[in-house]
Amino acid sequence: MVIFASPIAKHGVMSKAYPEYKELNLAERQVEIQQDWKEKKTFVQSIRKGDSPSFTFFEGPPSANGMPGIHHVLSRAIKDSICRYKSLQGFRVERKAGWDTHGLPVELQVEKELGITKEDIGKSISIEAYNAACRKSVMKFTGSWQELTELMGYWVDMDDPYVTYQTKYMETVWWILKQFYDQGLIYKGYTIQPFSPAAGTGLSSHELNQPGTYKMVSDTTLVAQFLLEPGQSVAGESLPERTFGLAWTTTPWTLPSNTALGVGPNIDYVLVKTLNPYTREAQYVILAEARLQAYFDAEWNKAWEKAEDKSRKVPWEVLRSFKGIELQGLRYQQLMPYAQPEEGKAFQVISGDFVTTEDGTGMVHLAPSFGADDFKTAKEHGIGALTLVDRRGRFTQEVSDFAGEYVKEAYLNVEEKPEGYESVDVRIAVKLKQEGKAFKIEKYEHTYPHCWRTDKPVLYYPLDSWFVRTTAMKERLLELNKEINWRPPSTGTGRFGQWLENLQDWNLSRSRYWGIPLPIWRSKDGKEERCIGSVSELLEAIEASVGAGIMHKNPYGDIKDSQDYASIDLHRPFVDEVVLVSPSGQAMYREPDLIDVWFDSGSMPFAQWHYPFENKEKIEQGAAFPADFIAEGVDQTRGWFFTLHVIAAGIMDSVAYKSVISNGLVLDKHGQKMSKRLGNAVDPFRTMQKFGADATRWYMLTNAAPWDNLKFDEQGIEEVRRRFFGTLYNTYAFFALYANVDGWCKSSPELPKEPAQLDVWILSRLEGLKQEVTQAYEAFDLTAAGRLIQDFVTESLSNWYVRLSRKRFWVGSMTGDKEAAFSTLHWCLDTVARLMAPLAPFYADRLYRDLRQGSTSVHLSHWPQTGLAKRDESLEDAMDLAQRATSLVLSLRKKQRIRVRQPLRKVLVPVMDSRQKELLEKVIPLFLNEVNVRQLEFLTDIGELLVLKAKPDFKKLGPRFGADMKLVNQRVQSLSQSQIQELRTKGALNIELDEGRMESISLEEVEVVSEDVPGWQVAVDGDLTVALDIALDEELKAEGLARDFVNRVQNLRKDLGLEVGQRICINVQATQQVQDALRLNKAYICAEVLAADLHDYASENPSSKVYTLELENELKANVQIEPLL
RNA sequence: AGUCCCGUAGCUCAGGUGGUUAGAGCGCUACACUGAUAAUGUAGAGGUCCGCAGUUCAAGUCUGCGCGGGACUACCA
Repeated sequence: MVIFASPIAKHGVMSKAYPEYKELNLAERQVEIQQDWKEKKTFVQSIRKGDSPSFTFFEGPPSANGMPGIHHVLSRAIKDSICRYKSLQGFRVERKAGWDTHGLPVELQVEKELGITKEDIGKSISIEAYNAACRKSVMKFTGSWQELTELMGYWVDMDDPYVTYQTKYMETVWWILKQFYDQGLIYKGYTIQPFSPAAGTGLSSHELNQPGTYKMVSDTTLVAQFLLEPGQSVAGESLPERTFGLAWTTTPWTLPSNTALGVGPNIDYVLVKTLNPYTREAQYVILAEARLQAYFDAEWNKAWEKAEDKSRKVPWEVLRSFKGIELQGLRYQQLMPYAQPEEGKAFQVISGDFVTTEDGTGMVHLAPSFGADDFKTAKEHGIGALTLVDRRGRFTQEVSDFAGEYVKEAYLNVEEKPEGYESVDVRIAVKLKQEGKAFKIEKYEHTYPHCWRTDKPVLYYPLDSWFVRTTAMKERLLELNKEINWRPPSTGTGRFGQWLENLQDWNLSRSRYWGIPLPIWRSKDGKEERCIGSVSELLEAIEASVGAGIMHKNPYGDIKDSQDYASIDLHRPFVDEVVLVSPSGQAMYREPDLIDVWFDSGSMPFAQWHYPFENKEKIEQGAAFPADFIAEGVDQTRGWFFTLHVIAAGIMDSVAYKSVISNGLVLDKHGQKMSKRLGNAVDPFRTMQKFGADATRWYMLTNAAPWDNLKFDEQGIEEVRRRFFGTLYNTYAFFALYANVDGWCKSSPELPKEPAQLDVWILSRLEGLKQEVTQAYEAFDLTAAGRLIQDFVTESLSNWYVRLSRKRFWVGSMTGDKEAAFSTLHWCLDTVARLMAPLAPFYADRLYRDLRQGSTSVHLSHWPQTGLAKRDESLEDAMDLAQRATSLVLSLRKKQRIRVRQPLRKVLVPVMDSRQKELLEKVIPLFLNEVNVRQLEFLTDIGELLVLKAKPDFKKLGPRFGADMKLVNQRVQSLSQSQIQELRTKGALNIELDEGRMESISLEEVEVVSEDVPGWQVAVDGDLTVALDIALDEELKAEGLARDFVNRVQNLRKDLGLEVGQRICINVQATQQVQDALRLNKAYICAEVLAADLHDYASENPSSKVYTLELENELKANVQIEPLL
């Protein structure tokens, strides 16, 4: 491994103070730095000790059973950069890594590896062996994660991470749960969950979102007629006898469990006089007005004469209409009276916002046991539920006609189906039709979720679950959310805020195996209950139980010491074997569910420190809680961001984090989501090995704001490498080259003692940069910080400062000016290295150390102080003007095809205001030098030399003239030269808007610019105009020629391999014209090419080679070059 | 379906509190430079600022309604 590319021999044996490299190789430089960090434990050293204020950071635990992707690099680059910045600022920033180790993905992975399904657990494989396999599997990719962490330069403490399956971690989770429990925020309740009767298990939404679970099916649907109780009235007017509510369902099997009808409060409903299409009996129905045309033919409106018609069409007539809300509370007769709900009201019309008129009748049949919306709405209205289907998907005994039958045809095997089998949906439809309670029966195709394992349809089914009563905390959660600094803010107020507004209780239950068991024990009758909050509490309870004879022995054996964490496993199946004793002496069994893994990760602020069993003061005195900053992908909004928030609010009545960045996705370069399936996933390892972590990080952070989606394109990284790192490297290489040649050497940067104007300028710009970059970091805006640094380096430092200062670095002796140039450049590079260190930790460190000759790491340094150099904004403005003027002159030269080496006589700048002139005067030499023009003349006496143009200042005139502004604009634009002159001399001018309408315009309200200088080459940029004299006389031509000559000799010197400082003597043979030109400029030429003399005669030395130099305009010169000793 | 983000040059992105010439880099074309050189610079071409309507003297910018892309959450009676 090359540590330093061998220094290029330039100056014999002189030692190189500043390392030089053959080329910029970020990946190689990174390896050296990496190695050094490792050896010197730089990360550990960088964590400040003692009295340093702490900046608390939480690492969101990645799941270690999957490979890291490029998107992890983005969120980790954000985290790392902020933490490094704060560290440089003097904060103590601890970063404890963590692993999320529980949950379904791990289980699935293990099942795949072992070739088993959930049904095998407890049969062909014990829970113990299964969980052991999970424990082993989950850390499968930790090696890759460590590698990625190192490779990308993410500083996080992986030696002492928190791991969610460790006993100490689990103990804190139990403790937290108990805190909620003691506050009365944990309860057991019913909820409607996706359930697979075929597999006998509840499904998570995660499982339901597997590909291919939603399939097209054809179901028998029907519009049922619900007979309203007679004698009721709506809006004070009574309803007729035999009035029915119409409700559509795609699941007729839920009709026996119907307990309510839903209407939309703001939907318009109508009372329709009509017939039953099957029985032809006269009746009244209620449905949404918007759905009329779906059930009634316009041609049959009031067609009572066709009442006896045999067709299914029916005459109809709208009698009256009302809002849904007016229907609320109407009672109806139970449609299929097999059973009555045990508690709550039933058979009423209630209103709910979820009701639409997109399909159906605008009136919804509600079976609270079989639909989440139904359940929620029913609960809000105190409506009871009927669950007339068992867990295997069969009707219960109460449903006499269909008792024991599967509600979905798909649950029957082929051999179970009798000949001519009709599904219960069909038979229910027929039954209702015969009873005159069906309005329309038809087949309907729609998508329906299926169990991903059995391929059978899923039911929504009420299941027992344990909940956190987050709804009770809602107000406080909303209040606390206002304290959080969200980046971007819209995620906090929008996605997160609205999520909180619509908060549901948090369902903690998971019927699985690999996770933290719910620490709640209950007696068989459910009347006695105990929540365990620590290992010692558990051991005591076990002892009591053994003492009471409930258990024969302690399943954990002889362990008495609650500190013996290595021997105690709180996972299943061990805790399942624990049976406790209740105060009344009953046996209590553990509730079999596991805790949602989101609760694990949300507990990490406390569990990572084993609070409150250890580190009590650390948490309570604010050194480790709440976090000052966290960052994760926006997909964590309702995940980790939420669970942290709830748990912190519940435990500490505090926010969990003060600032949070939620970053967007990393898409492929076409904007497609990356996936292994499409093969467009970017390999972070390969990418960073190729381009280095710095360029990759820089690209990801500066290309788009972190919360925008990033279209990841390798070409973008390459561009960053070339454009930013390449330029920065070149700038350093330039500095190092000349500093080494000159033996200029300072181990720490110093401000120049005799700064030239250019030095003052760049130092002023640097001062501004420091302020702006610091502000950006403080606002967690890494994108702005990076872009600011990049612009400074490429534009101000390299393209202007270095380019214009080059000559200063290669003048012969060490003058005060040269000294200043070195100091300034050294100073700037050093500051840049520190400013960029958080974002590009490797190269910044390389640069910093190279500048300071073996100094310690930049990450152990301190943030650049502001105020060290003076800010000179008028000089910055002047330079800006010089750059614009330069651009204009170059543009003119281009048009006239006059090369820059050809000197020109004069440039005119008409100045309309004195400030512009003052500014430009500061930078005249620099400007003239840059454009190779001899003289600058200001045109202040406008006279007849200039064509002027007046433009209105809209900001000033707009408010004054309002609607007349257009007219004013026209008038001002078309002012004559003399009018403009009058305006300039008198300071005001009367203009005529319309006939007779005169208005006075003052000079401050318009902008006067020179548009043209007749007879000159003119270019204009806003308020700046330059006019160029392109006439060439003999003297100018001669100088142009001399410059060509210098240029060619310089090339020759280089071709001949002469040392930069080698002095020479030149013999020239050329035409008279050339000879004259050279003689005229002899001093200049000699100085430029380090020639002692220039012999214009062919005093040829036969031994010396003759070179022919091609000058402009086909002129030539033959020269001999003699090195001098 | 709800919520949020995004839509500006061929590509990737900038464009405080509305103000009349809409910018940068890459790419493209031409040129220059050749002692920063497997670099660099300059100039040029390139835009219905997604659409429509509104507010305003004035809209890329503010409001509303759409369209397109993306994400999250929920659901489909």
